[in-house]
Amino acid sequence: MCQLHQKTIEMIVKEGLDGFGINKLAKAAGVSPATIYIYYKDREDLIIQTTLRVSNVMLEESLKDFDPDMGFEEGLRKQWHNRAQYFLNHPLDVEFIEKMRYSHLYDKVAVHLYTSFKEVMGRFYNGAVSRKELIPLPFEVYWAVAFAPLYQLIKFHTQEKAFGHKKFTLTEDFMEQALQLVLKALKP
Amino acid sequence: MCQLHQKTIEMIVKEGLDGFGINKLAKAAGVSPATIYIYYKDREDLIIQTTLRVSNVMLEESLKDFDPDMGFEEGLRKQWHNRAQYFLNHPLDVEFIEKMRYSHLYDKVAVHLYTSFKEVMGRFYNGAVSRKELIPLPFEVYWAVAFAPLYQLIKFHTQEKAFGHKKFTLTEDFMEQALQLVLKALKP
DNA sequence: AAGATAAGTGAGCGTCCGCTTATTTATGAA
DNA sequence: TTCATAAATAAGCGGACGCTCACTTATCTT
Repeated sequence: MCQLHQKTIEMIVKEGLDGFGINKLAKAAGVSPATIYIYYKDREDLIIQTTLRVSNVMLEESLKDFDPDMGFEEGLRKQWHNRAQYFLNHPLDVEFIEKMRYSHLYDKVAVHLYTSFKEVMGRFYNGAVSRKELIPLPFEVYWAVAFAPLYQLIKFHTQEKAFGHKKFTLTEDFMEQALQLVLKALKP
Repeated sequence: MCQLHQKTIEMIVKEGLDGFGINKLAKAAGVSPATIYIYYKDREDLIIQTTLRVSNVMLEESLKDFDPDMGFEEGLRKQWHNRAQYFLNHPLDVEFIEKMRYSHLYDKVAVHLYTSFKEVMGRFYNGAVSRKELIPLPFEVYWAVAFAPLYQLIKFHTQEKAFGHKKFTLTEDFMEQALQLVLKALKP
């Protein structure tokens, strides 16, 4: 039942993993506690399956219209765009994933993720290096410089509390500005 | 009692906010549950105070030997160094802070943090711009490019699961390499 | 229409949790 | 030594929690 999926996300975001309970969820979704156990083995299974579902959508979205054999600048821009789109359009799901990423249950989720994603990303990276569009770097260094700034900007955007005096809003301009800096750093 | 502080961190890292309970903590610390309530108002107060204590140490460490009027490259390198030192020397505390950062209790912690830190960082940023050592940028864009890659590298280092085929270890070399890329991006 | 299966439920079980209370033990000033 | 205060405790209350069970209702097959 899809109601359960959505309510689970909402409640965990709002109240945290502690404070999230089966009885509360059942009441919020308008079903009997017993109904939940038709679809999920137990509380942990419910949380893990929900996390998996959301994460998979996110990964799919971030690869939309992306081809690992694209040129480096074009490919990187596409990925920044896709990620930003998803993050800005699904703030609740993103907050949910982040909460889960730092929970002790995440290990049990991570096993089932990223396999094809990693492959595609590796291929894109290798292609760019071999075409001399990207400085040869340890993959992790490349990744950190190429994507971490984007995630940080999105975090600033999402955050209630501003770091500086006023609330930060992520515009196309700011994104392009940051992307240019990253390209400047990574291009030979 | 300092035993409580440490055990709280250990248990929350290991079992998460759910699964962390007063009775368990008391048993692990070898005291009576009632003793905990001599020092802390309730469960939430215990968690918040513990988080505050750890966070404050982290912020202090990251400003060690740092002067906001330093030259840009020297100052940025010092900050990268301080953060890396702290993160690599206190992996448990870092994991604890990250868990807490994404919990629903973090709002109640954040209020008491960052005030002087933000001021120092702002001063450093303004000085560097006015000396033309740093491209003028929105503060958030600067921050994202300047520090997010470091945090990402540390995350790779800390992570059990490797992104690629083999476990990533953050060396001085990798850090310097990444720092050079960031400087290349940010310098006029 | 009859029977079989799936989907869903309300009530509540046993357990564990946060927290309190009545009491004991350690500390220290006179 | 006396006695007030602080520090710590063991035992356990009330309530919420995860989960189950006996049962009803909806759906499908022939």
